[in-house]
Amino acid sequence: MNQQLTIPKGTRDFNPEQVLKREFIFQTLKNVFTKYGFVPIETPVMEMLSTLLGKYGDEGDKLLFKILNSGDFTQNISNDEWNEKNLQKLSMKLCEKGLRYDLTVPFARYVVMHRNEIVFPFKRYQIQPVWRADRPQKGRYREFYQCDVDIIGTDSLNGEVELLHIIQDVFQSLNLGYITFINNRKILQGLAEQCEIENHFVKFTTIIDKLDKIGKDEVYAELLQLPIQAKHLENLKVFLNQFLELTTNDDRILLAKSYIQSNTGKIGINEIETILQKSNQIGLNSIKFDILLARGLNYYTGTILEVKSTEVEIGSICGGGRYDNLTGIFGLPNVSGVGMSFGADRIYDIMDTLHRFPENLTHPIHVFVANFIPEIEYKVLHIASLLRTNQINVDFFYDPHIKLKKQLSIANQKNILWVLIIGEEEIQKEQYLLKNMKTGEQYLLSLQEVIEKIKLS
RNA sequence: GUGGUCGUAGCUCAGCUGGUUAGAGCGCCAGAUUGUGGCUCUGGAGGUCGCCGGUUCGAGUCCGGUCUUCCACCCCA
Repeated sequence: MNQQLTIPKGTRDFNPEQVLKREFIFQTLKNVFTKYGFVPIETPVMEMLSTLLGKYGDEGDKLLFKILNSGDFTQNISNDEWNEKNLQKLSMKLCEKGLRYDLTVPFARYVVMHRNEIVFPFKRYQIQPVWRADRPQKGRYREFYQCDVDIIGTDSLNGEVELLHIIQDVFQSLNLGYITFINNRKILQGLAEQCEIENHFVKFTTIIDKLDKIGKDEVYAELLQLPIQAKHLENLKVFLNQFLELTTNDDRILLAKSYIQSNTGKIGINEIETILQKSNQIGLNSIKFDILLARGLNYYTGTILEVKSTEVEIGSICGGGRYDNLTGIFGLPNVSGVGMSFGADRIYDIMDTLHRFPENLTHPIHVFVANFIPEIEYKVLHIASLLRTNQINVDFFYDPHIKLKKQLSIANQKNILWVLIIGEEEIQKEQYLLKNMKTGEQYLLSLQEVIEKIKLS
């Protein structure tokens, strides 16, 4: 019968109901982004490997999907190179393009290429799929959408505040509980300096970042892997323990101020303080200063933030931060930006498990027009078309030889609320039978009344 | 990338220690008189037991490989 059909690992098909739900999320995001003055761009699904490689660390490079060159590319490869079997090296010869891994790096490339036509500060949003050759698991796919908002070309902290505002707007619009964790890479830098391990900063941040997952004792244990002096570790422990016991942002800032001595660290704390003050003034809430938030991506240099659901355990649903030099790698230095990315697929999973999608979303067809008498088919079709000109979504049944019984059953399966039944008598009287499939009630109405009734429901 | 895990009708699953024509519920299709669905009743269709190979007289059931699913690590949305 069927041959073995399958789709690649970590990818998914979406049925009509799922697409409608996903589009609801995308539309909500777009509406909010637009409200805050952001404009959309799109970039190709593939980029040159040279723009992608080296931007996500060694781990990230491995997760890139590479695209085989077209043409007879084997000509350029010597027998020695084949025999060497150095996959890494060989793939660079065979592939010059790759699927994008995120939207931030393509955006940086876009900014550099279009710098002369862009008006800075540039506020863009971008909603497109990205691909990672990761091992799939729950909330983790090889193809998924990112919904990015970035402000580039200003180092004003108002950028951060606006992003926090957007987060609140989005999750309130979606009716989801959330909490935003905020920190600053400069504070982490300060901590590292104070412990004299600034040369192991990346390792330090990844360990710190695991706190909510493995607990503080494990974190302290892992910190021993670093060449950290005992007295520094002891001090750090005391500080972190105190910090975690405090619940308000104000107290946490006060404590951080008293502990962190390095200049960079102090700048970071001041930034956080300013952002939180401003956020407070405009009534933003659910923001928590969390000194252990680190985030993996190396290009962040200032503020970092991460949003989690308070209702479903699924990892972060939005994350971002400030990068002072993202375009520097492409030859345009000193352009500061701040941005974040919403994980639409995870938001979908949360909303689906909590049944938070609007009820009528998945039933976009308003009325099913039955068609069961061949002789008057053209008249029924005409009525269907009149309904459509009145902004009513109409499903018209194609085959007049199929029994009404069957047609009603189809309307029922399609979950359509209204069925319009039109026979010879109805045509003659210009009164049509409108049936409510939920209640079973039927009304004999004029066309105008039919339109009103459907629109009211 | 490392270590586990799952895979039987459209869906959710059952199938004891290998043994005759592989089952259930739901769904689907057709009827219960010709212009009325959802409930009920009756009947029916549908599976190369993920794929490839091996052990065996004989495998859905054991072994190996492979693909897929889910999970932990890594990393991340």
